[in-house]
Amino acid sequence: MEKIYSLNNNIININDISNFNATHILECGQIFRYNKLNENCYIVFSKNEFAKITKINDTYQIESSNPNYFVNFFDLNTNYSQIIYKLSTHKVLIPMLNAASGIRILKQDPIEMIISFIISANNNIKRIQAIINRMCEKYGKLITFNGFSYHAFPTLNELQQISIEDFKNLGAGYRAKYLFNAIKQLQTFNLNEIYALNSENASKKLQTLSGVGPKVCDCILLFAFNKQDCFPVDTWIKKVYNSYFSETFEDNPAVIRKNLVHIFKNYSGYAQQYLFYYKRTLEKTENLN
DNA sequence: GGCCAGGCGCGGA
DNA sequence: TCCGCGCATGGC
Repeated sequence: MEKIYSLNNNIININDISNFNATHILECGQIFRYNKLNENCYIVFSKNEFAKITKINDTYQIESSNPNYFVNFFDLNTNYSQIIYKLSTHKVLIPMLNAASGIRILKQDPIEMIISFIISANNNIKRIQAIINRMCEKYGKLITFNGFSYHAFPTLNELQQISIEDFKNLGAGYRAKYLFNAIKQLQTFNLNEIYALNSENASKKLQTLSGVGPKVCDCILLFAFNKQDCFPVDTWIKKVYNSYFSETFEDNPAVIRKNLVHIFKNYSGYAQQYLFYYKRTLEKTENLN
């Protein structure tokens, strides 16, 4: 397989964009910290890093002070042609693959994913983004690069300074105590161990954290630990399942997850993102055609 | 104005 | 083990 990118100082050049679409990668719901500057330009934030992504004709430029971080972040060394081929053998996915082509599963920071998805529970994406942004602005380090200033995601030490009242003031609501307790647990939690565990054991360990149940756990495993056999089931996936995968109404997320993982196996994570994004964002406009 | 959102923890059967 | 309930807040 040929590399889809080349490195030149601070810039990653994506010269094959058949499996890279910045809009779909960033807006499909896997990441909460990004800014859209215009149709062709996004700023993406992760941990204490950021990158500017610009579409230029049939290429993308990703500019950052730490390009190697973003080669890994955007999973640029994985062959997505083969993944898309596998997904396309499932006829039900064809409309999603066409409408949302070029999604990649990001490799994000574990702490950032744990905190972000505890906040996500029974919440909507706009509010989740607002809470996380307020948290970063208040508790994350101010970083300046090339005249551009932004706030990093708070480190574990910085998170430890935030009280339950503080989290409530950020708008976290009843999740404030979950966040506070999880951060306390993380002080003595070996996150590196999760990478080596299989998904089932990794899941058991992560779900010992306060505020981390089956769905939040699947998101953390998928977006931070690259566990592709995980299938987060939220209210949108329930709708998807009952529209496309079942004759009778099913409400039990564990049953839905089991059946979908049985279908998509090691490609569950990729299939899930296409289904979630399509149902939540694209389906209505698609049907107008 | 009421329903809903990338659900979880808890108590009771 | 499973089920039903309460929960903060604001988008729409």
